[in-house]
Amino acid sequence: MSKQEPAQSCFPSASTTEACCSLLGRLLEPRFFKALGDGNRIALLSRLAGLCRPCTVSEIACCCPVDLSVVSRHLAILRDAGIVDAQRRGKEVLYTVNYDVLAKTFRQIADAIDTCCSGASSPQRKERENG
Amino acid sequence: MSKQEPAQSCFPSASTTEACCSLLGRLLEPRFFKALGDGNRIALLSRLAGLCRPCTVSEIACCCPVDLSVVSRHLAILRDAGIVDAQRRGKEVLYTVNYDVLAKTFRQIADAIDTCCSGASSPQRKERENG
DNA sequence: TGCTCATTTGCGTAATTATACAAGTATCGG
DNA sequence: CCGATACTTGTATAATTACGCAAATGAGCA
Repeated sequence: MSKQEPAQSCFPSASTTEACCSLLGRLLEPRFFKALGDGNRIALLSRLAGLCRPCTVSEIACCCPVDLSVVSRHLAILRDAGIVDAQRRGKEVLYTVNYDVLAKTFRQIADAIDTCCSGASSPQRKERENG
Repeated sequence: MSKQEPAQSCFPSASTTEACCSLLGRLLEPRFFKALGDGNRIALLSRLAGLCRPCTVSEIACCCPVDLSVVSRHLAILRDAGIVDAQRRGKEVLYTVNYDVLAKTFRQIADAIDTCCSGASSPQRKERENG
């Protein structure tokens, strides 16, 4: 058992809250968000998404004032996070946005947040569900 | 004009793609994702979300094997990113998850991704829209 | 006012990350 | 095989970030 394990006594109503925590905890992967937490990577991703077709590294790179090797590394980080896919075609490597995975992930998180504490004491939620 | 501005020649079909890029670029704020890009912050947020009520720093902290001051800093980062709200009540400070803002943000991004290249050449999208 | 509790902030340090440049790998065309 | 093109990886460095500890701030209470 890892040392990260929280003390059980910390969870006042473990039976109901733990499932919720772990659901969000499972969906909110740090590596995924870390990949999106850099301005240059967002620029590269936006460009790739905007061009709406598989693109080469060089094509994607020109929206970014950094070395091509840095762009390559950024794209690798996005790939490792499951945000884009890479496929070699001859000399080039074509990167593609994982539109479906991405949209699904964001929507799952939104749903998890919505259902997490439905009927709970959050004022906003009360307002939304009663009004 | 800033030096970050990409060369116009980089955008093959600027009129259609630029709006799309800038929409995603506007929604995908690095600071927001950076805030979610740390394991301890995710743990804190999950715990706060799971407890379904405003919580004090100390209450939230016990899921995290770091100093209380570090927890305070993490919560400040989440607050600055608009993910949680803080409100002082007496000696304590109560933190609350911005459920609505958070869910809305994730859903907006999901929608933007979906509409971004609808009808474009992405194989997945074709499959999804035709099949 | 002085004391205590809860939280934040100052500060130094260790770890991580972004970056440039150089060298390496992979593929294609001659 | 050779050279060119496209990209990735090695390495060093600067910047950022996470962290602990100590001190400061803020609020209640005797």
